Amino acid sequence: MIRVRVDDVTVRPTLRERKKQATREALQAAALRLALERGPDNVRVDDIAEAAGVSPRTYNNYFPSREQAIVAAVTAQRASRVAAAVVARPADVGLADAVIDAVVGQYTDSGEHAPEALLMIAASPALRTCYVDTVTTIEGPLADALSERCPDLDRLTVQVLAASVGAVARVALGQWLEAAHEAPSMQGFVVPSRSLPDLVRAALTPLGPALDASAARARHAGSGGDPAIDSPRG
Amino acid sequence: MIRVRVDDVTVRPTLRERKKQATREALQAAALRLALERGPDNVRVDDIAEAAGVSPRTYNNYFPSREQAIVAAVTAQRASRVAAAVVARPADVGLADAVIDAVVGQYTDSGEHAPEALLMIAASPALRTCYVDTVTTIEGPLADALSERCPDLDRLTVQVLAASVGAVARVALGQWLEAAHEAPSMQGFVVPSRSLPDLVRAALTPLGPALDASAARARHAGSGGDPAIDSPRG
DNA sequence: CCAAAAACATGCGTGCACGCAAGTTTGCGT
DNA sequence: ACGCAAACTTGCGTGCACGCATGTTTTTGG
Repeated sequence: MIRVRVDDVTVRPTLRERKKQATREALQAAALRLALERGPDNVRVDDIAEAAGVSPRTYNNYFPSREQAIVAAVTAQRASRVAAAVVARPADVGLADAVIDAVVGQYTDSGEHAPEALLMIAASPALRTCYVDTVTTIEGPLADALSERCPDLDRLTVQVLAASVGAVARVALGQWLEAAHEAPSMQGFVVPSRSLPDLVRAALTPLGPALDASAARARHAGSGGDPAIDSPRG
Repeated sequence: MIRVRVDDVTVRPTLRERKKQATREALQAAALRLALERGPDNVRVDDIAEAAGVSPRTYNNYFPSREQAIVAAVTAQRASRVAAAVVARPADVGLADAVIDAVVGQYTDSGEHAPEALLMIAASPALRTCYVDTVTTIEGPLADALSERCPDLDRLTVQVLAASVGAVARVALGQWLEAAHEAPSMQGFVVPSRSLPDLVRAALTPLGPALDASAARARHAGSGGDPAIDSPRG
C-alpha cells in the first residue's frame, strides 16, 4: 500500500490523490510506450490521452508539454530520491561528498529503466532538451535537504547551492546525451563518451569547495547568529 | 557606423546582417512599446509584427516565443557585456572577484532601461519566467571568458562554473522580482527588497570558493595532464 | 447519512510555435 | 554588369497549450 510521510505520521492518501496518481502514471506509461513503438514524432497527445483513458484536455492538466509526459516515465521521483540520499548520508561526511555521492548515486543504478528509452531521448532534440531540463526539479527538494543537513545555512545560500548543483547536473547530462547520440567517432582528442556517473562526478567536483566552505561558515556562525527565518518551503 | 570586431579586424556587417539586426530591434521595440501601452496580455504577435512591418510568420523566425520579444528589449547584449567585463578585469584579481564584480556590474547600471518595463515584467508571471530564463544566455559567453582568463581550465570545468554562475544569477533575479512584485508592505521580518546588486553579490558569494579553487588548481596543474578529476572515492 | 463545497474531468474556442513550400532579396564570382 | 546560389520572407496548414464554463465526483461538516 502506498503511503507518504507527512509531519511525522504516515497517512494514506485520499481516494482523490490515489486516482490522480494512477492517471498520471497511466499517462506516463502510455506516452513512453507509444513513443517507443512509433517514434516520438508520430505520437499525438490525443493518442496518449486515449491510451490512458482520459480526454485530451485532461492530459494537459497533468503535463504542460507533450515531451514531459514521455520523459516523466524515466525521471519520476528522481528529485525526492536525491534529497533523501543527501539527508541519509552519515553526519560525519562533508557536505560536498554527501551531495556529490547522492547525485551520482541517482545516475549509477538508473538501469531499472529500459536503456532504449534513453537512446530514444538522446536521439530526439526536443526530448533531450526536456529531459535535461527536468534536473532543475531537484532544486527545491535539494534545497530542503541542505537545510535539514545544515540548519545554520540561510535560505538564500541553500537555494544558491541547490541551483548550482542542478545546473551542473544539467551540464553533465547534456554533454553525455550529446556524446551519446552523435557518431562515436567524432574527430578528436576528447574521449567521446565517459560513463555517466563518472561524468557527473567530474562535473560536480569543481563545486565541492563551495559546498564545504558554506558548510564550514555555517558551523562557525552557527550557534551565535540570528535565529533566522528558515521554515522549509512555506 | 556600426561595426563589430572579429579576429582583430573590424569589418562592416553586410547589408543582410544589418537588415536582420534592424528587423530584430524593430520587433523588440514594438513588442516592448505595445506591452507597456496595453498590458502584456493584450498584445498579439500579429500586432507586434504589424507594428514592426513584417509578417507574423517572420516574427517567429526571430523570436521563439511572444514573451522573449518583449523581454529582449531589456536583456539584449547583456551576455556579451558580462563576458567582456570578466576578461577586462586586471589579471591580478582573483577569479571569484572578477566574475562576481562583472556580473554585479551588469545589474548596477541597468538604469538605462525604463524602470516601468521592469515593473511590468515583475507583474506578469509569464514575463518574469522568461526574463529570469534569459540569464542562462550568459553561460556560453561566460564560459569562453573563463577559458580566456584561465586557459588551463578544461572545457568541462569552465562550462560547469559558467552554468553555476548563471543558475545563481537566476535565483537572485527570481527572488528580487518576486519581492518586487509583491506588495511592498509585506508585514514581516525579512527586509522586503534588497537592492538588486547587493542581492546578486550575496547570492554569488557562496560560489567564490569554487571559482578560486578551480583557478588555483588550474594554475598549479598548469601544463600537465588530466585536470579536475578526482579519483572516484575509494 | 445528507447537503454544501471543493476539486476534478471534459468540451470548446483562441492564440501560438513551427514545418513546408513557394516567392523574393542579397551576395559573390566571372 | 550579369546570373546563379544562398539566405530570407511569407502564406498556409497542423498540432499544441491553456483559459473558461459546465457537468461530475470526492470531501467535509453537521
